[in-house]
Amino acid sequence: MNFLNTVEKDILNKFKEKGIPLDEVQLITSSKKELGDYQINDAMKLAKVMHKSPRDIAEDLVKCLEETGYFKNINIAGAGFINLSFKDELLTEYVEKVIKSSPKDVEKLNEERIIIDYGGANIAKTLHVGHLRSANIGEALKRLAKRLGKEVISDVHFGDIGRQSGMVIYELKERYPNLNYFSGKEEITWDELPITGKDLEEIYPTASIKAKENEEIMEKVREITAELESGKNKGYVALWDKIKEISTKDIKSIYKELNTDFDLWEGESDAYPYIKETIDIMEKSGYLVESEGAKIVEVIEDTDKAPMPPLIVLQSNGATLYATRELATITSRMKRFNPKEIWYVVDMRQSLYFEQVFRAAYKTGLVSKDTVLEYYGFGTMNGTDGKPFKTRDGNAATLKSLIQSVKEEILTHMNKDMDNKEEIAEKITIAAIKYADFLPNRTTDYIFEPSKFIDVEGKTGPYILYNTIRMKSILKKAEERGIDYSNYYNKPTDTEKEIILLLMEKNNILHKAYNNKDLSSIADYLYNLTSLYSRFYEANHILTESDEKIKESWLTLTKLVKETNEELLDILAIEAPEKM
RNA sequence: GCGCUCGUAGCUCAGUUGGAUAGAGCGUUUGGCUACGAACCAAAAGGUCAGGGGUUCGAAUCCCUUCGAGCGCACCA
Repeated sequence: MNFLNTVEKDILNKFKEKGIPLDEVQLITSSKKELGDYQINDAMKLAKVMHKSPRDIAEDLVKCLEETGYFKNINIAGAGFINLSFKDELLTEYVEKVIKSSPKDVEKLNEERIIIDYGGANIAKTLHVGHLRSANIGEALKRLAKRLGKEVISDVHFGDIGRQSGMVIYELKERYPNLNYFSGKEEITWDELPITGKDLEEIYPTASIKAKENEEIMEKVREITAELESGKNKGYVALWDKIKEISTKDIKSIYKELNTDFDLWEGESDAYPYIKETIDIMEKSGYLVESEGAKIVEVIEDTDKAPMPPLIVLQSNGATLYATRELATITSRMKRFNPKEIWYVVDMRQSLYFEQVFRAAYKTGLVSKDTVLEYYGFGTMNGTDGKPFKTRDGNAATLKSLIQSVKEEILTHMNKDMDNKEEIAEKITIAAIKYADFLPNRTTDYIFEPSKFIDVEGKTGPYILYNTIRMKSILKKAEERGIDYSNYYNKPTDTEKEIILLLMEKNNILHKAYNNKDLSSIADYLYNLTSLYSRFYEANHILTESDEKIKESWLTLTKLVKETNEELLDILAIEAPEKM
């Protein structure tokens, strides 16, 4: 069990022994450090229930706290705030114990299986900056959940079929009508495509604009989409497979750069074999009904205060939609993996849609009530005008160009004649981008400014890496000089104490991040720990310290901070190079 | 129109779920490289928490209201 949790449990037991009506005790890090390391604010809350003055209650609580034996300097202040600090020897013991243990002081959850759906790359387009958050948050949530003991399956859930396919095919047909994909016949061999991944960045937006402006074109796109989906037109099917191949290769390489990996590289089209079965189940439930030719599920509930439109499951022409494939994907996942939970890490703008899908899935019995379908939306990346970010030509900036421009900036900070310069620059680049993306809360719409990503000073990825590397460097030098450092003897100084207290908080931070599905607290914690250590580093010259026991203790503490940093960076899918 | 998410320092964002004197980074000003990596450290200035009302021992946080922003609302994804 985690150290702080153990202490809190002991306190609670002591309280219960003395008949104090509390269900939970939380050691809150003090807002007034001069009064103590922690505060307990329950006396004020208890005043009403116990019909006593907060100060009197606080005095009762203090007696209990003294009996636990953990604390020193327990005092009451103000309206009934209790301030307290751990005994020094406890902090020393904590370092001794944690440095030798693995895993390092983390409270585990149950091992239930979770499927996380993130990424959401669209085959018709290259990845743009809007895909960054899904990849970053999803990947980190996956790693966090695993760290806390969950079994996790990740799925990229490609947008690999649908109207965008029709649009791309339409546009290619316009540009290259002589390709044999458009012959209407079933060929033995298909032409090589005259396009690359780069062309896809432009083809879809072009077609999309045309179709929106011209209803005739849109109608053609619908036809193409229907023929592709039904498999009736072999040329379209072959062409789309070819495009998928080109695009997937491109997308995978970018995910790889972002240290983002999936257990399942499946797409919406992989749900096709499950569509019939899904519709059957829904029809049997009696909730799939006809309306204006389409098949819909009414998902409104009595408790709804706002209008809730029905979910359209099949179009009036019989074609499937996004929702159809979503529901079929649920069927597929339940049948193949039977997860306890499915998480969707998708843009906030889809919240209503997912609410509809989930309700329909529960209502028609595609999933049982005790299966958790959860939507974790994230904020939009806006431009400085407050609207979703667009480049000067009106398109979304590609992820590739973002990575490239940040990398160029990073290179200007590096020594010219460095080994593996490119490789190291890439790691720093990814750290800079990811860290900047994690810093705001998951649901915050944040302003996308290239300057935010190219900063290397202050609260940034490069800062965390730089300091982690300094720690590594010291430890390496110590080893080269044959210094052993596995113990911690010190009665901690103020800064050391602060570092140890912060290390104790790690478990809380991980669980908070997990509960909120929000990595910003981890990013924030990483900075706090790193900058605290940096202050310590500047104030103490570790390697030339003459007292051998102090030197060893400092090295041990350095190692513990370094390992904590690496552990958390790994959860955020950020890699630290050996040098920079 | 209805709903969702918001409005915190010049800028970009936090704020431990209702706690004590609201924080960080950048920017600005000032100081520190002859010791382990200065992509670092130390310090200062900077706030009517959009406005107003309410709930209570206590509100940036909860409720009401006004103003403002972004997003979403049946055959797109």
